[in-house]
Order: sequence, then structure tokens, then C-alpha cells
Amino acid sequence: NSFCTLLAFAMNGTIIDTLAKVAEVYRSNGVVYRYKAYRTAIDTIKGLDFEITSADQVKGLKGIGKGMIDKIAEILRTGALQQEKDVTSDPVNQALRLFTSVHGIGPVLARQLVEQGYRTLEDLKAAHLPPAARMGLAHYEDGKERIPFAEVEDHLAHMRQLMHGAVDPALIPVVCGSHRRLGPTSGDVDVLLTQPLSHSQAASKYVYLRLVVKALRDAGYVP
DNA sequence: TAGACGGCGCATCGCC
DNA sequence: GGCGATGCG
DNA sequence: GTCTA
Repeated sequence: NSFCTLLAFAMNGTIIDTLAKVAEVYRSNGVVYRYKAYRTAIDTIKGLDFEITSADQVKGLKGIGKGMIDKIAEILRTGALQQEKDVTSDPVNQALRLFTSVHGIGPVLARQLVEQGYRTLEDLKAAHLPPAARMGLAHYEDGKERIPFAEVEDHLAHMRQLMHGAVDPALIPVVCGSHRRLGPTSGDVDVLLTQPLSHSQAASKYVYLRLVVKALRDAGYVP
């Protein structure tokens, strides 16, 4: 629609993708704040309504300092970022990125697994893993699956019915996240449980959360 | 130029 | 088992 | 990496 025209500028895309790869390496190495700094800069560039032709154009914008300016300038000048080539081609970084993409494996465990010589997800099947990571590995492919818009609607319908019948008729699930923004698919379903008409504070979030989880469980919706 | 950068529940681990 | 620290999302 | 006190 006219309010959120998809603005795709080739050079901005290159810059975003390049910075995102470097950011991912930091994240998988546990360097969280540097990772977040990259995310901030990336979000700023994503929001631009013009194509970057000179690094000066983004000087002073949120999250963009000298470091980012230099990187952007290099990408504009050479078409790529040497640092990005270096860090992403490193086998250890590749394994760290792969392992931390498994739900339940963070930078610390990923590093330990690499030190133990593991390099592929196939390798990990033979590794000693905590239950959460074992679960994440078992559902690795499924976890990457995107959920079609219509399917999210089905989930919400089920949930409304469940809330109304088994928990509290006043409890209304409100969808947020990508589905609320009308994305064609969603990675997950974010739901806010609200109680619009309630003037009571009697029920603590814990009481409700337990009721909700139990209802979902009894319905066979979650294990 | 040092320190902040979100806060929190749950699972696990090391120590007592 | 209790308890604080750490990892993770 | 960036920003602020």
C-alpha cells in the first residue's frame, strides 16, 4: 500500500546483507553488544528512503559512527567488505554460526562443541547435548519452516476457542509480530493475552500463565 | 574515555 | 537438597 | 560498535 511502499535499493541491500553477515559472526561468538550495534545500524539503513551513493549520506544517523562509515565506504568503493570475506570463510566461524542456529545452543556450548571437533549438524547427533539442545537439533529443519498467513489464522482461532472455553472468556489473544504486520508468512506466532474488560487485579500473571499452558497441554496443542 | 547497552524465567552446573 | 552463577532465548 | 556522562 501507499504507506509502506517496499523500498529496495540495490546498494543498500548489499550493505545490509554484508553488515548482517559480520553481525551474525559476532553473535555466534557471544559478542552481543557489538552484534546489537550492527543490528541498530542495519535497521537504520533499512529505513532509508534513498539509495546510498556516498557514506557521508548516513553520517550522524542513529547507530552509525566512524566504524560503520568506513565499512560502508569500502563497500561502495569495492563492492564488498574484506572483513566480511575473512570472518565468514573461517571454518570455525562457520561451525559456530551453524551450531548457534540450533535452538538451545548458544555461543558457549557452540564453542565447546567446535573444540571437541564437531563441525556439522550430522556430527552433533553423536555429541553429548543438554536436553534443550537435543530437542532443537531434532527439530532443526521444522524450526526453520515458515508459517503461512492462513495457518497462523487457524492457530489464533483455536487459541481463542481454547481461552474462551477452558481458561477465561474475558481473556483475548491479540496477535502481534509479523502476522499483525500482515506478513505473508511468520517464523513464529506472537500472542498477547489481554483482559480488556477486567477491572480486577486479583489474578496474577502466574495464575493465568499456568492455566493457559495447562489448557494448551490438555488440548494436545503443546507437549 | 570509561561504562552502558533490557530484564527475566527456566535449565543446568558447581559448590556447600 | 539448597543456593548462587551461568547459559540461553 | 555507538553513544553518553
